[in-house]
Amino acid sequence: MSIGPKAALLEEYALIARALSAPARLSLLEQLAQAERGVEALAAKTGLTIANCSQHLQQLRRAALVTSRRDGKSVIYRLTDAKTLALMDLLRVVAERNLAQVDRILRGLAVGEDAPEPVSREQLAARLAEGAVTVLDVRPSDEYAAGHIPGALNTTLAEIERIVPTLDPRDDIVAYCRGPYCVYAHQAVAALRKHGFNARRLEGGLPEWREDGRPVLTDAQ
Amino acid sequence: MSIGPKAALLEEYALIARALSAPARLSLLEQLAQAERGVEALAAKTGLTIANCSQHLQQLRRAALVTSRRDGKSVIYRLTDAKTLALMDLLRVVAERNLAQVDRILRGLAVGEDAPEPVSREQLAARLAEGAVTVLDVRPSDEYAAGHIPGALNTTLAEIERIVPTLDPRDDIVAYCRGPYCVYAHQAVAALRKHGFNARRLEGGLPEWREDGRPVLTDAQ
DNA sequence: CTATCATTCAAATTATCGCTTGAATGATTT
DNA sequence: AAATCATTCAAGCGATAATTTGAATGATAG
Repeated sequence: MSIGPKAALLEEYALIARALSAPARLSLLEQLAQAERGVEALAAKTGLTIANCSQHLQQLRRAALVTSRRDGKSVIYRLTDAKTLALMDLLRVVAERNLAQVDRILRGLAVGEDAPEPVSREQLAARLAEGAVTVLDVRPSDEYAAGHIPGALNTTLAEIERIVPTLDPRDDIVAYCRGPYCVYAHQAVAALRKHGFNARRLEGGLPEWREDGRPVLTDAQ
Repeated sequence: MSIGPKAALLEEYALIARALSAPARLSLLEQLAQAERGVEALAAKTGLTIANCSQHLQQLRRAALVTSRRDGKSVIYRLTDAKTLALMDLLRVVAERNLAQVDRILRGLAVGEDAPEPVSREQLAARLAEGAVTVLDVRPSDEYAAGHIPGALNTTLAEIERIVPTLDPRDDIVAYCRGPYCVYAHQAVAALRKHGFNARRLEGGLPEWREDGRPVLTDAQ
């Protein structure tokens, strides 16, 4: 028994939504927004087993959210296009606006009330041109190496206490991480503000900065 | 056992996506984009049983995509905000860009190659001001009654042959329906062009027109 | 206060999803 | 050509979702 064209279209749209409906896959997409990667690296980053990771990636591929190519023995996955990022961001916006539970989680990170407004990417670019700002990249070093804002210092949450003494308390600090899904920058800002620094968070993360066409520095391998 | 805040956030985002991952719920959301409605009316429109419809609506409410209020004996559901529409539209955009299957379905509707570019809402507003266009609302009459573009004629696909003789072949015709998910306007344009009319489709549908802040006429009950 | 009616809940069934384990694939490398 | 290795497939398990049926809820109307 066949279904009408209308129902067939709805099935296809639902397929895209279904691909985004598992936390593991959202996590994979966030990783792929940083840089293209092989299955094993993605599995390690997300804490999935290799077989499970492979299956999730194939669901994402069925929904055409990612594509893959072979490179030697490895299969490298990447986001199909930036629309996927837009879709994920809209999910987050709706969740933050409407779900009380999300508010509670963000508040639990000491990210709520007293946190200042994030710095827009345009503002940061302008202040970088003046050299009037310290930029912190709060991501693992391999992601930093795969691409970062020129001039940014790489640190992790665990090591942030170590970097504190090297910072000038009069400096303005802007922290960024993987993007809107990532809470590293939130937490880094909270930690720095406890030390009395004037720290703020960048709106979005590296993928959004790159998507704007702004400069990204990649370390040679 | 508790999970980290990051995983908790991803769960919430996934909840929104899951709510959009069933064709039945997308259909309900499309209906709610036309006008707020009670459970029974929604069930009739979508072909779901009442109990099933109620359960789907509650999933949508859990994801905060819809809200409800009581009106006498009935519970009236409506979209929480326009972000829900944006989310659905982005799903469609990604599907049309990336899924070959969607292309095939749209082509099967004779909607593909030879169809002209849709008319933007801004263009239609300008031409309406000149009175130089005939507007067709290709939705069921109750949806037309709940709100339509001023001056639009209401017809259905089934009755379109009947309206053809009343149209001036020199007129430009613009057809619209429920919005980007709906194929009525596509089909109406295809039918009218077979009759030699200069027919085009409006970009988006009534919900998008309303969202633009353009005038909408509601029939008194 | 009781009857009515739209909606929601509860139970049961069938189907699908997420994850694990272990084997199969298929391109590269020796 | 055989061996190697990353990835994918296949089967199985427990958990969750979709749908139906029938009963419970809860606000209104008499």
